Amino acid sequence: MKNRLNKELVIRLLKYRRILNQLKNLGFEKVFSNNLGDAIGVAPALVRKDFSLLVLGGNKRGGYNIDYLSEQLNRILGKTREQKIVIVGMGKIGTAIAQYKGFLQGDFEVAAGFDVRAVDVPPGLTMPILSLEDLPEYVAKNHIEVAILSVPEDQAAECHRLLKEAGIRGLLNFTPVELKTTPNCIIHNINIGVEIENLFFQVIKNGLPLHLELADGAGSEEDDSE
Amino acid sequence: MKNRLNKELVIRLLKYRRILNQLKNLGFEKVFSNNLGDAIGVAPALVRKDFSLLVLGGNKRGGYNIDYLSEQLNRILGKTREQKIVIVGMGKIGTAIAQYKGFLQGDFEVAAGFDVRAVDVPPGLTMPILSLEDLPEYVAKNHIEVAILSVPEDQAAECHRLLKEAGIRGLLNFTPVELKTTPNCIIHNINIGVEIENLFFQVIKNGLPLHLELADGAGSEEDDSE
DNA sequence: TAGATTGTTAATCGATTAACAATC
DNA sequence: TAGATTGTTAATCGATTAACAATC
Repeated sequence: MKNRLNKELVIRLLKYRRILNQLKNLGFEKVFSNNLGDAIGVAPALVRKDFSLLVLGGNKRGGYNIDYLSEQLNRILGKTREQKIVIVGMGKIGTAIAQYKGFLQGDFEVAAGFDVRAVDVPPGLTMPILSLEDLPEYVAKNHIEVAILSVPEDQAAECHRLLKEAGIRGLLNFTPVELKTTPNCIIHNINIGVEIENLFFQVIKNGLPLHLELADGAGSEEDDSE
Repeated sequence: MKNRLNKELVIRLLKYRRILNQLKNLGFEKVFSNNLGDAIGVAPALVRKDFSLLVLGGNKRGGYNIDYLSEQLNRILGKTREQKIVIVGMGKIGTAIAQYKGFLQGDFEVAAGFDVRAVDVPPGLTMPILSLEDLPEYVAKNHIEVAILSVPEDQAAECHRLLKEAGIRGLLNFTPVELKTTPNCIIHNINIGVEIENLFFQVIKNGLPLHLELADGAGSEEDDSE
């Protein structure tokens, strides 16, 4: 039982699905490996290989059927499941994410926000903001499995512990503290500071394109989404 | 002139630097490849290989000197440069990022925000919020090279075009539209929706740890920060 | 000396791409 | 048939890890 559906593949599948939905909305029926590869920035051969691995067939000259692919990807990726999350840390980033429109198309719902302090509920926010003390009970009662962590750096470790004890199985961590995945709790870290530092470095390294190359090893280079 | 300092390596170096600064603040003087590997989640051999590649030597029994490593990483990563960015799209996410505290430690400054609409400057925000029309002139005058894009999905393409025309060299894209790197403008996409979808999928796949494995190929698996 | 850690080579692992036969 | 695209194999590429000699 090898590692079918590895990390990179799953991300590609999620991106395929998004593109397919957009194409469907535009009234398209067929799509070629070519198109999908361009759209997500990989070689067409990889698109074909992905679908081949999942036993999703196309037509030798007609490409792939969008409706069929879309359905199958929903099956594989588990579209139907109700997906509720909580946000721990209702500061600027937390409330911004709580109001993120993209969640609607993704079938997510932010069930509640939590904070140590009493926080004014910002206008337009529909979910309750509760005290951190109530987290364990809320998570258990509402079967919450996934959380977003957006507290200040010095509270990250403590909240992490609290969330694991409450039985959270997946955590999207926006704090600068790099948390570690354990068998019971998968962590994905998004470190905005490092992202910006990295982008700056790549820009400097990339240098001025044709004329005026930088001194040392400043070749241009492909680089894509993370 | 091969690809020294590739994408993964640079990210590791940025993370090493952050850890080293923290250790320095705690009064440490030496660190072992062991420690750094644990801290950022890679094998100690890779830490040693990284430093070896950059000709940063340690002591066969005393590990690495933190001050020295830190200095050298600053040299390699270009710490000193003044780093100003602008944010395009001062909605919830844009303003949240504008107030992000982590920037201070990273030597960044958000020079200005831009928006199509007249936006009330939120309390506590020190930078000006200008009209998108003023972007090209502002970017040219202040030598801005890097921008953050946080507009609604339907404005992403247009703003992307505008930013490239204005001469922006690097763009951190928070919109759900996947933008493509060109020779003149490096794009890093952060798609929060996909991140959450991905986390949900990994959680379901990870299943219940020991008892009650899921049906098909639901093995547990290492997974780390993106 | 004994023990521990670096520095470096070789092996491994895995993902992507190139290429092409099959076929609609 | 000619042309285009899939499906699949083999080649490539690159990153990580294992292992161990060197050495402090």
